[in-house]
Amino acid sequence: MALEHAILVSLSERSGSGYELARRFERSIGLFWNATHQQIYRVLKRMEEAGWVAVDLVEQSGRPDKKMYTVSTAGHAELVRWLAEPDPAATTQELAVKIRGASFGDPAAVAAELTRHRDSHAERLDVYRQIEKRDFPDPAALHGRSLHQYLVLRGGIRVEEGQVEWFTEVRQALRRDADHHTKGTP
Amino acid sequence: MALEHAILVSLSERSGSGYELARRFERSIGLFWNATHQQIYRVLKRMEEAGWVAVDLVEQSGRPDKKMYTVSTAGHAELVRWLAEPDPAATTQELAVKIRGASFGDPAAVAAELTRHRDSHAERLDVYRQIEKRDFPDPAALHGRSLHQYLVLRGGIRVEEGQVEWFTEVRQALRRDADHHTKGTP
DNA sequence: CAGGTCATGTAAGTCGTTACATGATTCA
DNA sequence: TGAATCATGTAACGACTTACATGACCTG
Repeated sequence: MALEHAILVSLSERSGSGYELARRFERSIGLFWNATHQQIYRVLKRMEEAGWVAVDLVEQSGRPDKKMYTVSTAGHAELVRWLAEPDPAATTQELAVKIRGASFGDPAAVAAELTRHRDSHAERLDVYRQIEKRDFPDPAALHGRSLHQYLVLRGGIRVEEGQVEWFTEVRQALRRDADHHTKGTP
Repeated sequence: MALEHAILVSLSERSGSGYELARRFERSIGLFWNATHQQIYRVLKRMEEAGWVAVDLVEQSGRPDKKMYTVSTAGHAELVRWLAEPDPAATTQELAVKIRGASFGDPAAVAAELTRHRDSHAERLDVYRQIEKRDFPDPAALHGRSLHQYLVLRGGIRVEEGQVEWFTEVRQALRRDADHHTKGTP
């Protein structure tokens, strides 16, 4: 349910129409998010009613009219609020949106949220590793059904390892960048 | 939309009620799949109507009656069919279900599907790495918005790397296991 | 005796996908 | 001329979540 916020981030980077947003979601933002144009049109309408975006109707010769969307003051405030809000149920996708949008709010708050999520993923990883030790002490001897169960567990371990490493990398980079700024180096 | 097949795998491992299935999805299968009990009840009803599962009403003293579900011949056939069917749009979760259920069908077909997905993830990884080289040749110098964009790209690269490695590991393990069987060692 | 577990279900709402519709322009 | 791109939208359906309802048993 953070499509609204993904759109706020994208529109903060550059204003655009619903159609343009749909194209962006196919490309750069689509690395971690996908949304159809119908979905985007409906959410944009909702966001307009909520006052998060302003619409500017652009008439074009030949091509159909365009609705250019721009983030309003209220929309920016909502983005800042959401970026700083802790969400223990956030998916990796949502966290990626927060990272991408960090400069439109408080990067330190985003870094703090990442620390919390890194810790909870590290806990999960620990649980998985304990299951691995307890239930599969001799992986080389496995075959058939228990081998397949083990391989899925290995996948879970790999995913959690990756998350923990990535969150750590991002946290460090965000802090290094913040230090840079306080030291006066742009 | 492969909840049906995840349930078929789980019921193939052991018959059970909707309630029990919901608990399993919270635990072992929940490593890579989550489903609420309401969802499971509705899907089970659909599966019963399709003839994929048979129901046995078990009366219990004290506790409410149980509906024990068992995979039918038609359900097993459907699972075998699905396991062997190539699906270029399959998510990692769905592939994990196929791995976990491989022994109920043809493990070689599952291994072939994994090869295809490993290749497509390797291609994606290549694209991401090219973007990295082209747009972020000097990561250490990045700051602010472009740093944040780079960090998200790094996340995408990590995810794809992890997938490629995992699929490779699983493929090799499945093949080693198949060789074992053909050589007569159980 | 309050709270958790076993066990199933209805109802309402949100979210997302798929199909369809329009209509001009550009390119092969 | 047929397909693709630009640009928006309606309608219907399917998937999934959240809240509510029931009722007995067991544990602290």
